[in-house]
Amino acid sequence: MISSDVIRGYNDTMILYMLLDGESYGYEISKNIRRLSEEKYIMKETTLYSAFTRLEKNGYIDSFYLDETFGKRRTYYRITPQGLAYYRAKCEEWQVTQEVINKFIKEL
Amino acid sequence: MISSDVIRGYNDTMILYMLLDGESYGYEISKNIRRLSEEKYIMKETTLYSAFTRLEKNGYIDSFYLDETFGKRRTYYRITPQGLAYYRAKCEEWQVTQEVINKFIKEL
DNA sequence: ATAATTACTACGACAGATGAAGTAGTTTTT
DNA sequence: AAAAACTACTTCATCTGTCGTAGTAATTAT
Repeated sequence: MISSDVIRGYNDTMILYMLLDGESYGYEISKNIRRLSEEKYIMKETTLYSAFTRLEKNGYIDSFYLDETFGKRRTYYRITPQGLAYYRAKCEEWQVTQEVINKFIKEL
Repeated sequence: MISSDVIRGYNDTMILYMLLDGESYGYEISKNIRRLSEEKYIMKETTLYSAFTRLEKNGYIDSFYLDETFGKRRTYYRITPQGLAYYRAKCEEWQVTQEVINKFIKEL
């Protein structure tokens, strides 16, 4: 299990990745992150939902409802063009980050 | 230049790395981080000195003075065995972190 | 004399992550 | 039929780490 401080700068990026090929909603995204990371990272509910608020405020995602006649109402999210641009920028930044941090890592 | 939120979980690790082959002090460590990262990461003074406090509180570093007859008095730091153990653990964690985050990175 | 560099400290603000708890509906187990 | 588990989300209060601003103090360069 990875400490959250490490991931901190990339929670938003992970969520955006999950929206790249179509709309989704909180619970599903949560499950998918868990599955894709092979249980190595589990995003806390409060972290996830506060990220949605932030991402929407920044214009990186849109939220909407679908009329479903079953279960509790879900809030769906969709990535915006600005969100995609932000995602791309974060991917590039990640390459640099890796290079930098790796200079401070020594196998002992 | 890398945003600090990304590095957040590794500032302490970077500082410990800088102490692996001997004692050093704030200003020198700061310069060395800057140089080693090829100016891609510059740790803020406040971040650096608050990290020292935290690391010492956790027993990962020791602080002491050397009697120098010139300049403003420096606080020197030295890594402890616990600090070394922590550093190693963070290095291993970093490998996992990289693997995980890379699953969410797509070159578009 | 003044500016720049070295070396550190204090303080307050802020963002993001978290724990705890709650709401509300559906499905599965006993 | 009752209880438990799962789906789906929300509110609130707290904590940690980073950062801006500012100040102290000494040395070296212009």
